Amino acid sequence: MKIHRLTSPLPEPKPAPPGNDNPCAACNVRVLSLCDALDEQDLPRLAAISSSMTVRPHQILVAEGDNADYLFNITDGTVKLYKLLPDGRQQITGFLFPGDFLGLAAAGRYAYSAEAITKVTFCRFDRRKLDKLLDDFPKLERRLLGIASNELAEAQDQMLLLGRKTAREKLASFLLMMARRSGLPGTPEQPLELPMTRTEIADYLGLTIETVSRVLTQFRKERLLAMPALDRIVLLDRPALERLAGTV
Amino acid sequence: MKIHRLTSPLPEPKPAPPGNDNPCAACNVRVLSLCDALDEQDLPRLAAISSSMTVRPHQILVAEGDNADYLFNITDGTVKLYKLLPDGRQQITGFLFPGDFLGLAAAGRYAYSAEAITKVTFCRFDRRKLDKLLDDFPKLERRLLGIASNELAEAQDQMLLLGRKTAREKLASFLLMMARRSGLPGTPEQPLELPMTRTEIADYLGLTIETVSRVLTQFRKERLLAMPALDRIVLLDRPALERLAGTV
DNA sequence: CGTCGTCGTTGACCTGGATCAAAGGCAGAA
DNA sequence: TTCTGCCTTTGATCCAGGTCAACGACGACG
Repeated sequence: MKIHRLTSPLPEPKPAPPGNDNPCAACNVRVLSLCDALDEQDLPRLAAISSSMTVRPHQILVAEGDNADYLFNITDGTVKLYKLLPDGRQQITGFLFPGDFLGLAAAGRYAYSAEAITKVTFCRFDRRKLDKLLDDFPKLERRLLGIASNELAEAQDQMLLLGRKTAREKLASFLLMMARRSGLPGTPEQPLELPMTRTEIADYLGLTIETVSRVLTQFRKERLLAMPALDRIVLLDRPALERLAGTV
Repeated sequence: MKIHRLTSPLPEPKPAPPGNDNPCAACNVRVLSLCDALDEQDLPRLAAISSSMTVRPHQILVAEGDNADYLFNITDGTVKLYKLLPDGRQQITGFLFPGDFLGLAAAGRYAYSAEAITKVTFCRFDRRKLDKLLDDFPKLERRLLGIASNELAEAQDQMLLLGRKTAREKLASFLLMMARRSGLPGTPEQPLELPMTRTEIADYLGLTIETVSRVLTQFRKERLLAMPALDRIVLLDRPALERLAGTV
């Protein structure tokens, strides 16, 4: 049982480059980001309390139990959210992709840890300053509520997966989720790209790496998918995978 | 694999009794309810768009995929939230107790079904009317965000449980959760009361009823707990159970 | 006060996925 | 170039928890 490696503390953020009123320009790629909850003319207010940063793989963005001082918008890369048991068993509760949001917390503390899987660029907001903005821009708060509701719905899907699906069903659901979230269709021209390792897939699905590997080779033998590379997947028979996943 | 029984549609709500400005008086029992997010003088506005109702066991409050037209505050009884796979496998994603809230939804639709386990009394709000109130009372919206953040944290705990805990650890976590949520300490004088059946416990923990039953008898033989009745549990060795649960 | 249906318990057995072990592939370091 | 370390795959074996089956307790209902 591997305890996760420690990493260095977060580097101090660089100030947003001058002349760039919205360092979070990339946020607009997905519907869930904070930036597009505001009108164009109000964006500078948001930009003023945010700073853009880039970190390397394995960098920890937030640790379970930390004071929830910051909110994050991921603009590039992939992040994993996870919880640990005292003996090191790990459950990944979600992956974040560009445009996704991080930082909702109950009782002022993060309930999970977040670690960069790839090189990650994000936009960080000071929570206390944001709280003041919330008073001025109720739209922002409504957006946060929408984000939370979405995350809740995904969490419930994941509970169904973890509690009641078989290994094959879990993998099928995972691949379809990745296709949906990453925007890659999984055709031979645009295969799915998996930024995470088998260990991380296993920790997300409540399985072991061996089972993940075995099911993937099963799928390959059954012509449900092809793997031009370890981290590239072509969904050959999407309908069959969708049937397996059970409409989630 | 049992497909869940159909139940009759919800009865039409009775109007709140005259002279009772706040039919949701019981809401104040827990910190998460809607009512106590408002000042005393604003409560009538909230009461005006709500109605109190009581339903029998097995009554369905909301069904997965329904238009999310209502929000609910549970004032008495126990409700289960669940999701189904096409073949009838069920995952219970949570239980609601008095003071708990129901109705957050993404994309205007409920992502889960909710069914009364016991006789249940609740207070129902019209979502569209509530949306108008939200503009006037930002406090309400902040409360909703707080509720959502809390639910999210609980969902993540549950993912850790479902994905990575053993049957014994799951049962220990469940019993401690029930003690915390119900406010019953689990002493011989005030034993834990379980309103749900073994099937429902199993569907919550991702187990079978047989395993739930076996682990409970194990615990009894190990003097970790006593069962003065099928649905009453005395936690004899809380520290041992907490160790098993893994500090959640 | 039997009969029926539901719920919980227990035993016997089975199996999906975990565990243990070995080996190949690949990237970065020397 | 070889070496070293990590990741992945594959095979052999094991076991926690599932499945199947029988039975007892209890409440509702005639």
